[in-house]
Amino acid sequence: MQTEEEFRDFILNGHLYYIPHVTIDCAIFGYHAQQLKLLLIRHRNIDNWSLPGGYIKRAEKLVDAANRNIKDRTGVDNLFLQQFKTFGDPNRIQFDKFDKKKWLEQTGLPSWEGNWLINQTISVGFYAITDFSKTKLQTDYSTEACAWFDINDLPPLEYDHDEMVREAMHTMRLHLYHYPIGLNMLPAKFTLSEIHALYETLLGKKLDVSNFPKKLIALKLLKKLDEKRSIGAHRSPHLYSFDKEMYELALKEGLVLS
Amino acid sequence: MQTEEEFRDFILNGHLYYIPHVTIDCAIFGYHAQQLKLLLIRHRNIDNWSLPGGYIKRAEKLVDAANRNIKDRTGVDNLFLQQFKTFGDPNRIQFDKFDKKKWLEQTGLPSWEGNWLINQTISVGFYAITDFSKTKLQTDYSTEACAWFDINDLPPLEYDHDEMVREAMHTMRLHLYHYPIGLNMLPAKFTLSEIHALYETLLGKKLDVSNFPKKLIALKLLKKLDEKRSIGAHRSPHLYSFDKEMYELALKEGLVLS
DNA sequence: AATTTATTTAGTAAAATTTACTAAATAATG
DNA sequence: CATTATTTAGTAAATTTTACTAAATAAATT
Repeated sequence: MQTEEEFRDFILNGHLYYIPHVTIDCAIFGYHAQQLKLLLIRHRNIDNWSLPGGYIKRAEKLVDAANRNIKDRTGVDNLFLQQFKTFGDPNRIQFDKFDKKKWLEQTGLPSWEGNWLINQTISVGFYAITDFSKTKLQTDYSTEACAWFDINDLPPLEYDHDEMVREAMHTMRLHLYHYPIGLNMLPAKFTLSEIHALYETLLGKKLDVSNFPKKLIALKLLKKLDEKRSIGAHRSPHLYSFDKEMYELALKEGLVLS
Repeated sequence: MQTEEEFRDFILNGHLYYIPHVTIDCAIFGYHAQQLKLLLIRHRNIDNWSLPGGYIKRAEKLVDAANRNIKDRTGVDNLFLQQFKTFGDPNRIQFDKFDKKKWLEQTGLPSWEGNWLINQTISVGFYAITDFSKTKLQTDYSTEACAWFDINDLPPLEYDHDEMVREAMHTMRLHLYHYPIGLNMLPAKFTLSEIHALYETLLGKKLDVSNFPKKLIALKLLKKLDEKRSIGAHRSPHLYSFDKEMYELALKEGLVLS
């Protein structure tokens, strides 16, 4: 939605291309240099920040809708993407909090009763993880702002998105022990310290410097390369890469990390 | 929906009381005497069996819609109930497989295009566990049949319900290690053998006769009572009950069973 | 009343896993 | 060439899990 015209058309006729009553919302976690951030957007005419999300196109799969939204906002694709929970509390959207006057003015409608958007909406929550330094954030007509926020310094969010973030976080951290991650967050060749830092940051807790990498190696998820990285006045650490085959298998079958 | 009249009204005007495009479906697992069953229903005019489910009332919470459906079918309430996944594949319902002619006849509509039911629908999957011997199954006008099927002998299901059952099963079994269960499946006082058998049946695998109950006791989930049960020509086993406080806590905070 | 029988369950030993700790092997830097 | 911080192999200690043994039944049978 780049123009006001498109935006008006979406409000008036969106139900022709989108499924009403159902949205997806995405908690996009961004990692880089031991920092964990969350992507938030601010909509036109709404004060609070919220998670990016939107309606599902007719004949579109849920996961494709999530991917489309993520691509639109960040420019990146093919992230680790998982459904975590669906939210349907009738009070999750409080329409009476909106600036009705402005909305009616903008749309030229006499009343918003009957409009396809003004309705109880069920939202399917997805989370994704990416390297935030590789993203190029994009706003559009309806999205005034789009930015990365440190996970420990989030503003209060619109709708039920505070709860969504809590649940997304919880599921993401659980999944770290059951799925392989890192493919899009680390360079193709990385050191044990780098992947160790990634896990520590995503989990928000300390992991043993020596034992933790050994576990990843024991899972056969990492392949030791015949190269080292120079890191200044210290012993050069070996480089590792993911074992593609094992990684794919673990994505499908799951794994058990302790 | 007890009468044809109500059924017709649902088809013609259901969108006034229900949210279109979104349903819930329930995998209701029934346990009794070391048997695990699944509740299936057969709809009027549809050959295959499917999971019970239905639309969400306007202003109703998702979990309340699931509870309502379960109560309607089984007569029981307050089960262990969990969301497991939401399904939205555009092809999950194949309308061209339906008996269109019969449907049009029945509704008196000239065409089904435009009817609120003939639309891509997203379904939120819930699973529940109960004691099937305590249920009283109920059919209604639109549900021709309703029955318990042995989990190892399920018929092919309508829609994407085969996949739903797989996912429900998977999540249920995972949850057995992270939530307490048994409150509605066991008598208030039970023996270690009984709870052992419950877990074995739900998990579909053997658990050590001596070590497994010790784990539940170590979690402080079970309280040893000063009573025994007479089981014939054998040492009388002690009776246990759930420690209500710990059980509630574990429901909220989760637990770790190995 | 002693014996048989199947089950419960406490107890312990063995095995496996996880965690904690030590120290050797670096690779610039001054 | 000593210093310094980091990597990482190796091992010991602690903990947890699993396997196994056998005692304690409670009726039924002899």
